[in-house]
Amino acid sequence: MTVRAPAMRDVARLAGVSHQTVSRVLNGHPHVREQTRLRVQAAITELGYRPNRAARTLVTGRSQVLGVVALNTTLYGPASLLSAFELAAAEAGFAVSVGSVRNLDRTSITAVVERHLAHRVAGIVVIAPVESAGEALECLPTDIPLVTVDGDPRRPVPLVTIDQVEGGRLATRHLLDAGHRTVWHVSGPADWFDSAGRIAGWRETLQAAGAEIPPVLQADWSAASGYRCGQMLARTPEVTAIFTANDDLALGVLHALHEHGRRVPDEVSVVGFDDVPDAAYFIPPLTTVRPDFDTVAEASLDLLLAQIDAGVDHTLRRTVSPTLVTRDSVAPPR
Amino acid sequence: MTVRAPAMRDVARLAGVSHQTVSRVLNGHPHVREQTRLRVQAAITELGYRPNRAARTLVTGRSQVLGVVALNTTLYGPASLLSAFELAAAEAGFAVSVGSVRNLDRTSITAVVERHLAHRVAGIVVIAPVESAGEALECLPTDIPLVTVDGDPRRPVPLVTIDQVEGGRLATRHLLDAGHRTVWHVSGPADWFDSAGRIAGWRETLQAAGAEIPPVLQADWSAASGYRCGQMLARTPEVTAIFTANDDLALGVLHALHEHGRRVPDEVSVVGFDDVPDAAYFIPPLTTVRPDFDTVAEASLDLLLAQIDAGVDHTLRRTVSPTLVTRDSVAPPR
DNA sequence: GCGGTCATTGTTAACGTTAACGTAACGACA
DNA sequence: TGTCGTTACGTTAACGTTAACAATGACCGC
Repeated sequence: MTVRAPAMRDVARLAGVSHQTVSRVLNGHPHVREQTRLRVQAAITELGYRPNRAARTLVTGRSQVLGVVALNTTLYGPASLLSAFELAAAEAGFAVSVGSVRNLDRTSITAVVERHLAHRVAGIVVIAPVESAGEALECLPTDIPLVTVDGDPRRPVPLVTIDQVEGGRLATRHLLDAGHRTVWHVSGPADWFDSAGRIAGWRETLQAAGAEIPPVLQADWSAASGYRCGQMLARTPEVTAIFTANDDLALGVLHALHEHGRRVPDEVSVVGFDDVPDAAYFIPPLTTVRPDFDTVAEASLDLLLAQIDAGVDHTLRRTVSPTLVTRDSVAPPR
Repeated sequence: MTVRAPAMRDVARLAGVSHQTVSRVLNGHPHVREQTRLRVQAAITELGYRPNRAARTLVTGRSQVLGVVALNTTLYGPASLLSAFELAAAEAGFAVSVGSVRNLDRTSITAVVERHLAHRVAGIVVIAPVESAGEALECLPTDIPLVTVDGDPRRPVPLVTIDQVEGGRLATRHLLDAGHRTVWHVSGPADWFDSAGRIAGWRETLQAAGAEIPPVLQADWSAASGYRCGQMLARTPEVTAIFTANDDLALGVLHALHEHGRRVPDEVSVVGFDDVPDAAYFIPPLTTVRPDFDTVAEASLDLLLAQIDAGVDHTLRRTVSPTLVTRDSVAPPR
């Protein structure tokens, strides 16, 4: 019924050349006469020819596809990263195949990686900033280009990361500089490296300032859990400054504070993390730490392409510093 | 240096069978002795063999990959959809290749589709609910399974859509039922079908109730634009009920209202759309319309697989009804 | 004019899989 | 006993591309 899609040989026949010449034109090889090139290109457009990437992949052993392993791409961070990465990859001529994982157990991560490998992806990006992702990476063939984003800093794997520790410092110092005696912290899930880094930066800064270090309030990334922590904090009178591990948590905290009649920033100051697009319209507008996802995505692609061109290299690292965005949720204590 | 990855023939040699038998085992064909199957499977695990999908794609002419064309996957809706779709596809044995587009002009949409076609994807999902996406689809080969999500209802293309009109009705009727004389609407971008549908449902419901129909306030999807519209609305005393086309807009409106000292829901009621995870922690918690993205994703996959199995069919349609989630942002007018 | 480089093209053989067909062994049944 | 179907394999030929090598002719220096 439907006709076979035109192949190289059809183009070749129409242009009156060999299929190899068509291949050369397609791949931009030198040593093709301008006139021939034009004839071939004309034939290509006339037939509506589209090269078959599968055949190319088969013979070269490498596809022009990059695999992404991502955990819960509904969160703002991963979603932004994924989107930015996809755009950058497309510009470099690569397609992106995503493998989402709903939870972070090792088997599901391994399964996704296996799927990518079966497709002979040229490289893999792992956006799964949890311990178990690192473990899954251990039992992988070592000859495939791979980059982890926000992965385990202790593992010998190429890594691009936003400087979580610096982010924690930025937020905490800002609150301290505003005059607060200490800063409370609502943290993300314990098994995320992001959480650990932000806690480290927070604690370190408090320590350096000789401030008392309150217990960490452990949450997940959701506004709901932020709200629960916020209720406790709202009932504790000595709390005047809170740093939350992301903006959703901050929203929950803000909500709890509002419910308890503790005004922000007059009575309590809050700093978040992520600079979600909505953050400027929280009540009050949220001071927050802004990671540069575009830069992280570009860096990941760079490290990946470097390995694709020059061979796997486990020593590659890149750290992207976040910046502080000051808005209205921070003020001196009364 | 690095050894060639094991191929079927290596497995065959080790198991003492022909490569075709290995293929049969892999594809679960009948007529393979149990004993042979086990020998082959043992050889597969011993060698760490992974079938080469590219070769399979080449010979069968269809890859086990589904292409997605998505517009701005940073928005909650598209991101949720993408994630849900990816999970469903994986379960059905398909990989998903995403092609993000930053803006909605026709050439960039076409480019992404072309890329998918070059990879011989088995089917394409277009999540680009704008006019220009539909246009781009027109000049495509008609023999490839394709599904549009929230696409143009007037176009003869398989379509899965959340019932935007019904959503608009739900929100508007809820506000009317609370006793408001009429409902103002802050709309999404004009070229999105989502916007059009929600406007239609809103207008229709007002009309049916004999309520006055205020002018539409046109925004984009951002809280920032919601804020700008909110400022106008806050200054207009007769405004007591607002339906915004998504939750981010609602947040901006809420913010503006708060700034102008107009209390929600005491003076003004607000209903959003999307039920973003944060919506329950807005101030006040937002009453909103919740589309079921999981169901939309599953339906899209269904329609796609149906076409892959049984041939392209332009008449397939599926509509998913949203539900109203009532929280605290709606009250009777004073 | 002769060997040698270089630009331009063609020929052939892979790559790893599935589809189509071939074949041997074994029963069932006339 | 011969025929036929069924089970369980094996053989061969694609699929569409690139890589390696070959071939042709032009041009250049001497």
